[in-house]
Amino acid sequence: MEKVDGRLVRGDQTRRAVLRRSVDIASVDGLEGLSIGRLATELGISKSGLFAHFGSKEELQLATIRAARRIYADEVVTPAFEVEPGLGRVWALSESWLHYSSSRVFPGGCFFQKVSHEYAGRDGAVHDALIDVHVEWMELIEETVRAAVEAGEVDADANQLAFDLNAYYEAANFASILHDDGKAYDRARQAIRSRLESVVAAGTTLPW
Amino acid sequence: MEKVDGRLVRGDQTRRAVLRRSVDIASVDGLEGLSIGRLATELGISKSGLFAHFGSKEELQLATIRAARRIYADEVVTPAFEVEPGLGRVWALSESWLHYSSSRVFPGGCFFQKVSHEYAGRDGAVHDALIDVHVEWMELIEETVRAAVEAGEVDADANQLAFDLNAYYEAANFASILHDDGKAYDRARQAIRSRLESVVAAGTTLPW
DNA sequence: AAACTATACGAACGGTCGTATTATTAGTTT
DNA sequence: AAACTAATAATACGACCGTTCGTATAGTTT
Repeated sequence: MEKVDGRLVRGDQTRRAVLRRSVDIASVDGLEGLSIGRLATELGISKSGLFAHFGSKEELQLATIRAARRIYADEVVTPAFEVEPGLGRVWALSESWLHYSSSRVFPGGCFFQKVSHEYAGRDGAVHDALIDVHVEWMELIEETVRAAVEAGEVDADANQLAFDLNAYYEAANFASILHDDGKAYDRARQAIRSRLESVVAAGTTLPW
Repeated sequence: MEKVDGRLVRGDQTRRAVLRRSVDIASVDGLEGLSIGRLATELGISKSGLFAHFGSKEELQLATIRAARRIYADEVVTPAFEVEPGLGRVWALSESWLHYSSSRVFPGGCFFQKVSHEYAGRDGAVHDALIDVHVEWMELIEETVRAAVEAGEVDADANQLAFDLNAYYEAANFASILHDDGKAYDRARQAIRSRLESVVAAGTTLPW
């Protein structure tokens, strides 16, 4: 399955359609609110036909996480990595994250914030998969900051700065969703700018 | 009902027991994961008897939120307000929040972070009640900061500083739950201290 | 003692959940 | 055109959901 002569077969198209809808639903109602019957109805296909693609609810959830990770990488990481390493990339990463959140790539805001909170206190394969993504993401911020430190543009504890930046991102996403209002993004942008200004090396050109 | 000659009657005792269990369950599994059948089984009472106390699932959820708010006020706000207004109280509020989170007053960490994320993107009475609590909480931080500004101990935009502080609290709670590890509290404490140091007026005694 | 009220119970309702089994359709290969 | 396979659908299942109903018990009031 998957591909024949480079051409997609029916089954794979369905799978993609299912997952695209899954990530959207889960970003609003979580991976539990994501029910197979509801998905099938919304897509106009049969519950059993949909189910056959994944074999279990948990496998659907894991596939949904992988699909969301791909979108996240495309929307947040790729644009930021077009900027050269250094303070500029740190700023670009922050901007692309806030844009990813505010433009509602997922209708419920950041997919991972939603479902990671949902599964934070439980255990199992879904929980573990979400930890992996979170660790990967935090290490990516840390590495981006560290590059700026090594370039001599910033003087800071990379892990601490990564923690702070991520805290601003998430606070903005959460507040904007809860109050259906974009003000929080301005607050976050201000927080990020101040925090970075407190650690830039003298003589470094500011990217904003 | 409620009280007779200052003595609690049966029904109220049951209600309290239910709500004490409800907030614990909801802090881990959310207000949806809070099912009436499960609650009844765990408490060793009948589903219908329990249900009769609230009349609907939504009313149970709202009562659970009110119960959690009372506990939150006792655990976070009351201790901090024993310190006089000013920088000291800002610091005390931060410390009591981190203690509230890390000591697992609710087994799933901060009750409100959990369920507010759960309902952030929906609407209805539960969503509205959670907004009210969130607004109340943010205003409380802002007012606490503003008092420090007016006391001349701090020079900052109160709303911005409140946003930042709250971001650190939530980031610490989330990370500690997801990774089952208390390191994040040290990071948060460091972030709070640095942020406050950046705005203290010269000559002010630091409370840490 | 009788009447009344609060509290709790067991059983059942219609609905939805995830899952399994069996059938049907569509596409490709021979 | 026939045979085969991959994809989808139909149907049914047991478990649990929130909710309703009728009833029994216990406490209070008269």
